[in-house]
Amino acid sequence: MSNKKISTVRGMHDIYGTSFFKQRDIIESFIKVASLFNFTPMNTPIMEHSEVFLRTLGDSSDVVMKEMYSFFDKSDDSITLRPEGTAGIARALISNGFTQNLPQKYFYYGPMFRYERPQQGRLRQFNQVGLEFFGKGSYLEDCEVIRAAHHFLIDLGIQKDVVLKINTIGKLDSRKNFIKEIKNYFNKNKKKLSSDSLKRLDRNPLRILDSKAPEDKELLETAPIIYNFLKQEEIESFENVKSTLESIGISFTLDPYLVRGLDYYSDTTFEYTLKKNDKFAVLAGGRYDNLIKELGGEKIPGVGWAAGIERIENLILKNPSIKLPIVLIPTNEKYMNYVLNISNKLYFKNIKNQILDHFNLKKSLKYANKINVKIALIIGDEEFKKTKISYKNLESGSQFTLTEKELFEKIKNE
RNA sequence: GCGACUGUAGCUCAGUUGGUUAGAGCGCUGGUUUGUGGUACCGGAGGCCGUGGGUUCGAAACCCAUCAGUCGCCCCA
Repeated sequence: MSNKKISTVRGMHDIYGTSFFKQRDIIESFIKVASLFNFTPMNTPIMEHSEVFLRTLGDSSDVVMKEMYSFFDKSDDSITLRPEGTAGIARALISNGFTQNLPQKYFYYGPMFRYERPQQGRLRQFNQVGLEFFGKGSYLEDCEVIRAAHHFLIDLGIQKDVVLKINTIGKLDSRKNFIKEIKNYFNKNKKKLSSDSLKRLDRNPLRILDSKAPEDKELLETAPIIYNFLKQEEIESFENVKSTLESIGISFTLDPYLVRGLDYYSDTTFEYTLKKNDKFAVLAGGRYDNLIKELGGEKIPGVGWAAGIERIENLILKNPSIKLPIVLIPTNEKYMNYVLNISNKLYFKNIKNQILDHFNLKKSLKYANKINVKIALIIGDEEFKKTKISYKNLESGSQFTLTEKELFEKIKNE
C-alpha cells in the first residue's frame, strides 16, 4: 500500500460549495415546474437488472455497446448502474401495476452513469432531471412535456441560450421503410461516405443523418427524407404538435436530421441545444410508444425528456449567495451557555447563525470577516456582567451594546 | 473506443540547452496589537515536481508505461 493520495473514480466528481447550491436550485426549479404541471415524483433505484436497459435502449446503441456500467453481483446477477432514467420509470410502472390507470405523469432526478471518456459536459456520473407522460399517445402529450421543458428553461433563465429543435422519426413500420431506403441510397454512394458513417451504415444507418462530416452533409442534400415515408396519421400528429407549439408561442426549428441515440424513441423527437454549440444538447427527449411493451407490459405510449444538471449548471452564471448573516463570539468558554441560548433563539426565528469558538476576539473577527459575515454578536466579560450583547456591524464597523430584547428588535428591522 | 495537449505548495503558475538545499503571487499560520476584523509591516509552516520504471556521474526537465484532467472525434444529458 502506498501513501498515494486517494482520488475519485474517473469522471466522478465531488459536488460542494456553489456548485452544490446551483444544482440544488436547478432541482428546486424543476420540482416546482413539474409539480405545477401535475407530474408526481418517483425515485427508482440507481441499479436495475441489466435486462431493463438491454431490452429498451437497443443493442446497436452506443450506450449499450460501450457505455454501460455493468457488473455481476454476489448472486451472479447482471446489474447495471442506470445510464438514463426513462427505462427505470417504465419498469416501475409495470412492476407496480400502474399501467391500469392512465394517464400517469412522473418526474425524477438523480445520478446517472455512463462509462465514457470524460470531458467538458460529459461525466461518468452525472445528474439528470426528467419527466415522463404515459397516456394515449396524443400529440397533446408531446406538447405538454415540451411546454413543461419550456417553462423550466425560462424559470432557470437560460432560455435565451438554447434553441428547440424538433423532428419526427415516425412509427416503427414507417421508419423501417425509410431506413431501407436510406441504406440503399448510402450504399450506392458508399465511396463518398465518411469512414465513421461507413461503420454506421450497417449498425445504425439513421445516425448518418446527424453526421457532422462535410462529405456526409453533401450527400444528405439529395438523400431520401423521412417525411415522405410517414403514414397520414403520423404526419397529422406531427403537424398538430407543430401548430400547437406555434399557437402557444413556443418557437422551434424543424430539423429533419434530428434522430435520437436510443432505440425506444418513435414519432416526435426534440432537443434543446446550445445556441453557440448546436451539438450540445441540454435537454432532450421524445416519444416512445414501444418501451413499456419491450419491458413486458402492455403497449402504452409515453413521451418525456431528460436534462443534464451539470450542463445546465454551466449556463447559469449567477452564483447563489451563501452568506452567513450572524456569528456569535464568546470571548471565553464560560459564556457558552449564554451564547448557545441566543443561538437557539435565532434558530427559532429562522436566522442562520454560527458560534465561533476561538475564545479570542481578534481571531474570531478575522475569521468572521473572511467568511463574509454581516453581523458579529460579541459576548465578553462586560457584556456577560450586564447581561448585554455587543452588536457589531462588520460592513459599516458600527457597534452598539444592547439588551437581548433590543437585539432581537434590531435584527428584526435589518 | 480513437487522436492531441497538460500534470511542480491548498489555488494560479515560474523553473533558462539535464547541474548543489525547487521558486513566486494568492491563501494558511504566528507576531507587531493579551477586548475589536478588513490595511500595513515582520516571521513560519507547507512539495518523494501525478505514479511506476528507464537513460545519465546527475532528471521536475529526456524516453517508456500508467493514472488523472482538458480539447477534438465517436456518442450523449
